[in-house]
Amino acid sequence: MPKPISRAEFDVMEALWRESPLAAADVADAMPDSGSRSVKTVKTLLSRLVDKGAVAHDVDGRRYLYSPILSRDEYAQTVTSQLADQLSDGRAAPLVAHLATGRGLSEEDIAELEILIADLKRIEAKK
Amino acid sequence: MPKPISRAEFDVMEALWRESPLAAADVADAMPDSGSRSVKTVKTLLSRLVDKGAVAHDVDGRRYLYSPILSRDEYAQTVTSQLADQLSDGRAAPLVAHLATGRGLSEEDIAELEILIADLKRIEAKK
DNA sequence: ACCTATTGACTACATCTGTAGTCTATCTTG
DNA sequence: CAAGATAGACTACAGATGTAGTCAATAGGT
Repeated sequence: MPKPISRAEFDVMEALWRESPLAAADVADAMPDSGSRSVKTVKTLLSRLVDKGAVAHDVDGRRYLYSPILSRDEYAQTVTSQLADQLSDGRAAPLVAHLATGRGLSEEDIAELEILIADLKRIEAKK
Repeated sequence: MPKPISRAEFDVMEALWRESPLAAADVADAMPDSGSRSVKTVKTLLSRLVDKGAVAHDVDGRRYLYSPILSRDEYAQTVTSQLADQLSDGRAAPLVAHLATGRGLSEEDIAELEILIADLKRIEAKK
């Protein structure tokens, strides 16, 4: 939560969220568009993530095995909240409206939202 | 759309979205937490926004009057789409779910969403 | 007319980011 | 055991960002 995670660092996190613990070289292989970044680069990103407290490493012989500390959900919640605060005073509906206006929502999107809202209402009622 | 707009630049855009055209000094005054940044800084940000094509300036005597080219809606649509792509493969419902799980939605949020979804369904049906 | 405040243009500079290179120790394979 | 691959630590460096200073021209007040 504290230190922000950059775009390239996010790609590293994605690999670790999918599978962990992983050694640096394996993270590099598991990354989106693997091969575009050198293992050196991935190692730098991993170090920075450790500094930021988003990733931990265990020693395994002479190498490290990395695991996420920050979960994907925590991350997603943080950045989504930030965006809602920035764009719409924290409200949720305008975000959805922007998606709808921008590139449109699929039928499936709408169906998913409908179910979600129904669930939220049920929880709200129960409170 | 092309060049990304940074956080400090966004604050400048907010001022211009609220009212424009404005001279640099007036933008500085109209900014959130005005006084924390010097007019110098605001001018630098304005220049960068002009370079990025997000803002235009008209000459007014020996100074410039700035106006947004990028609208708040366009901006909001772009960044919201990007976040949806990054976090949930472009789907809308997970974004809302992250807000709900993260810090919760108010009754009002839920009501707004319900109305929005109803509208979207109506439009969808009409298509 | 003169001093001062203000303007845009340009420069400065620390931090963050993306990407990768160097250095030294160690593991592996022949 | 020797040669090369590989690991982490540290260094490099360009571009973006946040913040502001310098400079030369000029508008405005007295």
